[in-house]
Amino acid sequence: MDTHPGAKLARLLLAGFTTLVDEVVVELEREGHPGVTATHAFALDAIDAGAQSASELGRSLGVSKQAAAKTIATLEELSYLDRRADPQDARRKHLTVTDRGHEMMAIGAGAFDAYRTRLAGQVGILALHSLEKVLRVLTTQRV
Amino acid sequence: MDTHPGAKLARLLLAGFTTLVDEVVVELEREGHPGVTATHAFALDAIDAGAQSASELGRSLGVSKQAAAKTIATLEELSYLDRRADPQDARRKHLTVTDRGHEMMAIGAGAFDAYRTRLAGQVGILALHSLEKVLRVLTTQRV
DNA sequence: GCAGTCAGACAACGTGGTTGTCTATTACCG
DNA sequence: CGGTAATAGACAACCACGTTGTCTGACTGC
Repeated sequence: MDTHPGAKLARLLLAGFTTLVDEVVVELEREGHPGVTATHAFALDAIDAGAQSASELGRSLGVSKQAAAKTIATLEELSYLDRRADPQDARRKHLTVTDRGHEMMAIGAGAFDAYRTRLAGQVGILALHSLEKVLRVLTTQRV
Repeated sequence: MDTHPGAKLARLLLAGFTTLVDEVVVELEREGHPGVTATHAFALDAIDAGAQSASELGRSLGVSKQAAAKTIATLEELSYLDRRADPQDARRKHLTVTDRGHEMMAIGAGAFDAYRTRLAGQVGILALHSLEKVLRVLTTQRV
């Protein structure tokens, strides 16, 4: 590890992500939402936050509109969203998150937060804030 | 973000990973190793570190032996490894990293390390060490 | 020496992306 | 007003990277 600290850092970041996400997926399954992935939760979040169509969702997630459409089809299948004709624009299908969708989002967000809180309890809130700050630098600045 | 700090943490971890990896992939391409992904580099690393067969590589990467075999096929295609019959065990195909493979590993590790060093320059080595410690807790302990 | 285990090949499939093409609809501008 | 450009979404083909299942051939241990 001391011989490849950079690569080790990359592995740690990925492992941290998957650990957190796996935990949340398990919790969602336990709470009556099997078959949900982190991708689904993030997409539903983006829709609830304002992405009103497949094209918009794609832009907001940074993927193609076709990929977004597939995610939407899955979410509709799982009854997490409704798709209706947009009265203002006949090209569009307007998206709204269902009650079940909101419930799933709440459980997911709660599980993420609970995990983060437990982690803060182990390493200290200051260390966690520091980590988040470093990651913001890493992801937003030309390092 | 303050409303969903846990989910935000997950996004930061993933974004941090992809930022780092994308940087390294670009550097590898620039240095004469196009078409290489982080998966390839990690697999080659595991092979060089002792994984001597597809089954072993799969175990060491935590994937099925079939998935490992596919990665190996790609790496062989790209001239990063040789596969020869094992004289001791006719079932096995012995794996060795080629010179070009070692060169690619060196460039990749160098790029990872360089990025980490630049990051340390921006946020301080102490913050980086703290981050790595938190991630080790996150990934190795029952939080 | 035979039963069980292990390595690897092959096939079928799933997921989550991609590009490309097509039609219908809307927006813009001369 | 009308024609052209841009946009939304559907559909198809494809790709990367993983999965499970099945099969054969080769070792291992009792």
